[in-house]
Amino acid sequence: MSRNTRQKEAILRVLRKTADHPGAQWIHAEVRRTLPHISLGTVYRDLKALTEEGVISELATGRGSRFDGRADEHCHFHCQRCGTIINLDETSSMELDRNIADKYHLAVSYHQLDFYGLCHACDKPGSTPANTRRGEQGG
Amino acid sequence: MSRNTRQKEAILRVLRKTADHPGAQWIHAEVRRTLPHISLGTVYRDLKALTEEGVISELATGRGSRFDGRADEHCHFHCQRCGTIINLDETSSMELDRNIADKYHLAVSYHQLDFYGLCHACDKPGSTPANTRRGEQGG
DNA sequence: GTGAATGCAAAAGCTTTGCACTCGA
DNA sequence: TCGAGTGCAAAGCTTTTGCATTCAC
Repeated sequence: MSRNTRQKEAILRVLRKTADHPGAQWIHAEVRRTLPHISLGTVYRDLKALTEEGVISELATGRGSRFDGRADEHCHFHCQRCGTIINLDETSSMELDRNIADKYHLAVSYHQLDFYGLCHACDKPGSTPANTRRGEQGG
Repeated sequence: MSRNTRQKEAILRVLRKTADHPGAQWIHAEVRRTLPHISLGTVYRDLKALTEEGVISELATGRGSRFDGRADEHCHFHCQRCGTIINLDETSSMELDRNIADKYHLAVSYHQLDFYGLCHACDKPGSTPANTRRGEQGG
């Protein structure tokens, strides 16, 4: 059974407080403001535990994972330039899973719909150079 | 303008010859059978170039990138147990991009629809627990 | 001939892990 | 109490990069 530790609670609090999808490093830095001795290893362990408990969700990107304080069904938009990930409140139907399962005889448990392009800031003419804030909090 | 080098051609040939979605290391090992001196750095550089040219596509996973010799529109199925990625010949409509673009005023260039679950082999009762990947999302 | 691409190796991320210690239930 | 959870640090992976050399055009 998993315990409720100060570390785990602080990590969840940080993640719930931001609409961004930060990486482990950023979360670590942020949690350190209240728990100065928390280690990066613990952050990784707790993020993994929270994900497995279904409390948060993990987003795979080509360069490491990013985390989302929400675990409910929604889509994401990835900015190809700055790496920001934006929540989209679209619920692609559950029917999809059943369709694929039936057609290919696969045990489908969920799906993920991701959109890629340029975010509002990066779509502007004079925006900053690409990929500067990988794993950082966008904005 | 990009040059046609033996290295790049060999990488593309390897990628087109497999229905799997290998990682850079596997591609490197495979290409070495014809070009024994090709370096891993070159494989990474060429894979990146081919992706940017729109010749192949890159799939983000929690454990680094995997590559697909196809760049046309189709979905993927990820086995949560062994990590296998299977092509699904489903073309989720282009309308989706336009809908999101209109609704959120975002410059959408493409989307990706991924299904997660257990592949045929891993769904069998006596399947080996080898190669288990970390769960990317609770479920 | 010229500069883009390469090979090599070192370095830079990101993530996991072993071990002794701590603290939540 | 006592074992799950933690801190620390080292190791393991994946990916990028600097530089001299090579080779496609």
